[in-house]
Amino acid sequence: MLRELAQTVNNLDMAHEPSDATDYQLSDQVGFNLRRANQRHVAIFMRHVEGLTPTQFAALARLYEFGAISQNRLGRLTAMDSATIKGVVERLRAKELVTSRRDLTDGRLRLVELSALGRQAFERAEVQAQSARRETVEALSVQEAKLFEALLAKLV
Amino acid sequence: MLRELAQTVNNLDMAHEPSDATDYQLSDQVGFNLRRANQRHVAIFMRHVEGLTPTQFAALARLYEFGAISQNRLGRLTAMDSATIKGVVERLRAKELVTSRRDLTDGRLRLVELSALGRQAFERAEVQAQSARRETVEALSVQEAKLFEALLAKLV
DNA sequence: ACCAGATTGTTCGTATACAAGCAGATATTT
DNA sequence: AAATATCTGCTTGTATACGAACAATCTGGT
Repeated sequence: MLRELAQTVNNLDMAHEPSDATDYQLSDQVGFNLRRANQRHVAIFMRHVEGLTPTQFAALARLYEFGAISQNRLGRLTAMDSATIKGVVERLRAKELVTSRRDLTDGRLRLVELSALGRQAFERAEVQAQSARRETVEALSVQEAKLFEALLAKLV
Repeated sequence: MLRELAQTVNNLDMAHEPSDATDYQLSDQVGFNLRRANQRHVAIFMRHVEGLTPTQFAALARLYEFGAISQNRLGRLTAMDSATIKGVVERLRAKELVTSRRDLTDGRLRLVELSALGRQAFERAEVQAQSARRETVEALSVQEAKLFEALLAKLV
């Protein structure tokens, strides 16, 4: 019984209570919450958008926008370093959503481009991503959400 | 020459320009920027706090606050699942910042606790983490930073 | 034409992060 | 006491993420 209570308390450790003073000063608040907010958004995104991670979606979005671009440039446009974008492109290729080939004029470049399937996948995912976005900020009013996004944009 | 210009443009792809309309609608803005803000904060944190990652620091902070607690509970307090916290504790143990032992009254539990070294490490890191926090929000005014943190807290 | 420097993409090592499945221990219910 | 449910920690597999080192390629300037 007392045990039960203790375990209930345990499960509430990270819950949404008005945070009391104790756990305030001790963890680096902004960074910690940025990490948690990101975790939460990824989870929401994965529930809404099937078959694509947020980073994979971002890559598709950039390719949809820019057409055929080099792998490294795609990485810069999606905020991934060359090691990370390589893996992402690899997995998108495995799903046949993108193709990649050597650039003829610059032998260093590996041009990445959406496939027809990839284009469809992005167009479908875009709608779902929007609803994920809405759920992510649902705790905020429209005004607050706008403000938050503006401040967030100043941070990055 | 034209090439040079193109490469300069490349390097500015992800830079802080007033974002033009094109790259706006196409990537899931909140999620994308949450991810970038988190990336940026981790990088800043690692520059300021030597020898500890943000998650490792968070674990030390909770142990400093709560004393000896089970590994799973530590995970909940730091927003990490059991697979993740296991690795973090493992690495903290390798650095001899924490110890871990079986709980005598509950055979399932693995009690984790700060070592003397870990206590020192945390106290030193806490100051550095504060300066990392300041750098993370330095683009915002004090008012804006407060507001941002409040909105962020509502999100998580 | 050549060379010093920069860029691209790859690989390796380390560190989160989470889903799913597992075994062992404990708690609750009957 | 037995059956059921829950909890804890572990393992495996997949996916970011980044630093560092590397070879191939290209650029700018001489």
